[in-house]
Amino acid sequence: MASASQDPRLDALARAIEDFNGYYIRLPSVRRLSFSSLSVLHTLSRRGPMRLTELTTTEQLKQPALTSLVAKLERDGLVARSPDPRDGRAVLLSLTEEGEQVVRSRHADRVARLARVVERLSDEERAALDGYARLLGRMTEIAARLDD
Amino acid sequence: MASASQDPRLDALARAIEDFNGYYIRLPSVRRLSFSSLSVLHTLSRRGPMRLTELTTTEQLKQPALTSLVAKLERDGLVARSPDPRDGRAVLLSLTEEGEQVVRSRHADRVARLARVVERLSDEERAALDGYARLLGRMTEIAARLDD
DNA sequence: CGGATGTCAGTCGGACTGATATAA
DNA sequence: CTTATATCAGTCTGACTGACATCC
Repeated sequence: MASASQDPRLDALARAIEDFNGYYIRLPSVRRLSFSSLSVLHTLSRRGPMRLTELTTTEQLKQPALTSLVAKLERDGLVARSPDPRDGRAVLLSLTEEGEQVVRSRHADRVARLARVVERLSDEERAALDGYARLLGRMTEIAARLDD
Repeated sequence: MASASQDPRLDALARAIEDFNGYYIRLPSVRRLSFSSLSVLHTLSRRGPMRLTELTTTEQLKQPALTSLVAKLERDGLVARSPDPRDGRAVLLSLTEEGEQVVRSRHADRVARLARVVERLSDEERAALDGYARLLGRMTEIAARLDD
């Protein structure tokens, strides 16, 4: 249970995030979709249409795995594939309206889960949440730039 | 890209957490261990020795899956299985020292990743981190009680 | 005996590597 | 011709369901 690090504050923060994620991540799976499938839908929803190869950089999957995963998502009507007008080799992937709905519904589940926790916080604690969200946004932005 | 919810502040928070996790979760896999295996090691490290059935409540796996997963972890020397002195049917699972090391090393990777982000924050932002770690801890505690 | 704990057997989906078609 | 994009073929790991042995 002990942990060693030069900076006990970072240590505590990393640990707090790890433990919180244990609860935040657990959601009943929607429509039999795998974790990877949901991640692809989420990425397409946030970043808009992109190529299969571009997805291999954000998802932790190789090209062949994405080919079959996307094929399945297309069969299920959640993703649309269209040829890239500027590159005959490439395929542009985008969410269908049904695909967007899956992402929204999952987000709504998380909000509901979060609400039940937040309503049990003190007024003071609750008031700090907005600042927290903004800071997390900043950190995500920084992390994204580091990954290039 | 639009999102609908009664509470735009919760909405923004849930979204900030989702996006941050996208970066926080991505780590090179250690020793060919699956996500599920790492989760089991993490749980055993935090909560101490427990039974296989108890693990089925925290991990999202059925008993048979855990049987074979734990068998593999035992072969790899990361988990020890000992009979429960108080119940002949049960098996007590605990981490070996090597198993603890895997958890620590993974935690250290996260701290290192986090450090590179945190050092690019402003002094003011950085000063807020301790409060957020504490708040996250509170929320985890509340979420744990809700799940019973 | 009935209920709980864990394992065994068989199946299936999801991911990998390596090889291949097609377009830039 | 070489490189990039995507797919196909074959294999393997990890998870499920259902049946079972063992102990309370």
